[in-house]
Amino acid sequence: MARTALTRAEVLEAAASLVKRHGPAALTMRRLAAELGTAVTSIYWHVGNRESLLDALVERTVQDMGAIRPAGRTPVERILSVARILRRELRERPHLIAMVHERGLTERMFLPAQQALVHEVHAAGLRGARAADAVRAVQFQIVGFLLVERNRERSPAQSPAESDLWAPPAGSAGGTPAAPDDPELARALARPADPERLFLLSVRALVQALLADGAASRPASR
Amino acid sequence: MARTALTRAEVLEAAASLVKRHGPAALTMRRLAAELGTAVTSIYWHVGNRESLLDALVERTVQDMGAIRPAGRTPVERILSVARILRRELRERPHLIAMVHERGLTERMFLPAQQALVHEVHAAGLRGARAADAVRAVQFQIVGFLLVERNRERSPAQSPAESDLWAPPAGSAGGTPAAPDDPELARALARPADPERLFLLSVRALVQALLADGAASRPASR
DNA sequence: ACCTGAACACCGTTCAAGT
DNA sequence: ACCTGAACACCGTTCAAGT
Repeated sequence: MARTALTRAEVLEAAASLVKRHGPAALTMRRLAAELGTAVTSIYWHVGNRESLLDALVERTVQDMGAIRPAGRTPVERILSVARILRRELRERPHLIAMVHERGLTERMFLPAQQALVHEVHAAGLRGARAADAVRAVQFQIVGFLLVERNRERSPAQSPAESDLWAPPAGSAGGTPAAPDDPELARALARPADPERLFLLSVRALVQALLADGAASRPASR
Repeated sequence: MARTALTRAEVLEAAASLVKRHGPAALTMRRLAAELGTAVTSIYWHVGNRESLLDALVERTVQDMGAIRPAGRTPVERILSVARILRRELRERPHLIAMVHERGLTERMFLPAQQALVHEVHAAGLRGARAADAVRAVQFQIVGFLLVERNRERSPAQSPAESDLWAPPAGSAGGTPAAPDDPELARALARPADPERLFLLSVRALVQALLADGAASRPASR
């Protein structure tokens, strides 16, 4: 028997906490009921079923991420700040973000960021369909990178890891890896990547290319 | 009773087929046993448990994707061909790819592509740590884009969709969307994206930026 | 309006027993 | 070496019944 009356908000809170503490797999209706000190079936009265519960949880996460306030003096700088903010917020909620992704709502979660990107791309001088392409390209790049990064963190031990592939063979002239004659490159690939650096480097390169393209195409002809 | 003796390969084949036909959720040990006409427990003898079965399935998928043969006359063209090949192969196996991702093996699946990328980046004149950065940036971009694209396809109906956000408001001067005064941009964002076009456009922009950076940095100083 | 326990149909996995 | 059924501990969900 629950001391105070059970509320929908209380259920969502407990569910979110369960996911945060023990991962998405731990969120079962029965464990949740035990956590709340109620019968399993009470939960059904408040949230319908497990599917709806997950939907509500995801919706909460999306709301939590809030609006984006870009910072910086140039459009490129401000777009980079948007990327950095998104990365930080995502990394604070790894489990919930995974759930958002599994439910196919990743795009929806990034709509506020899209608004910010539109503003910056416009400020950089891009217009029309070309501006829309730039916005979407950057958006896909940011979201995609974060998904890959999270995926990579979750499984640190991979059968043939990069480090195996690119580590120098036993003999100096050895050779399964199709590495060209560039030991420094091989060494760099054998080292673990620095995701933050790679992230900013990638976004900056893409943004610069897209904005330069647009600017160049305005004065000159097609 | 199975007519012929049950083999591990047979189990994997049936499991893959089940996933392909009815999605990952349909792959339960009991359904698989029914499909094969054996007792559930026989499967355990051949593959250990469900976890190992999934591992083996993922391994199979990774092997199936095979080596990458780039085509084209310039490094940029050849890198784009790698991207196109990866996209096509991934889209042929949507369910299995989702499983690969969930198990954190996306990176591993793209190792053959990494080898091809290293070759092309080298051919374009990049060396050392800078070449490694370029390889990883392109790799993350391709993989990330494909994950986002798949995610987007899986849930076509999103609460506030892009089309809602950017559609022209009722009155001509209306206004919740923070869209700058660029109706063509708004219209472009309200239309569904063309993923193939966006994919190639993005990869091309990033690759050109990365390769130009490298080339420019060789003759000039730091 | 809210909560309950019993019951149903499903899981993955273990184990002792068969051949 | 390979296969089996029975059993265990878990699921999500429904439903009739309580207050």
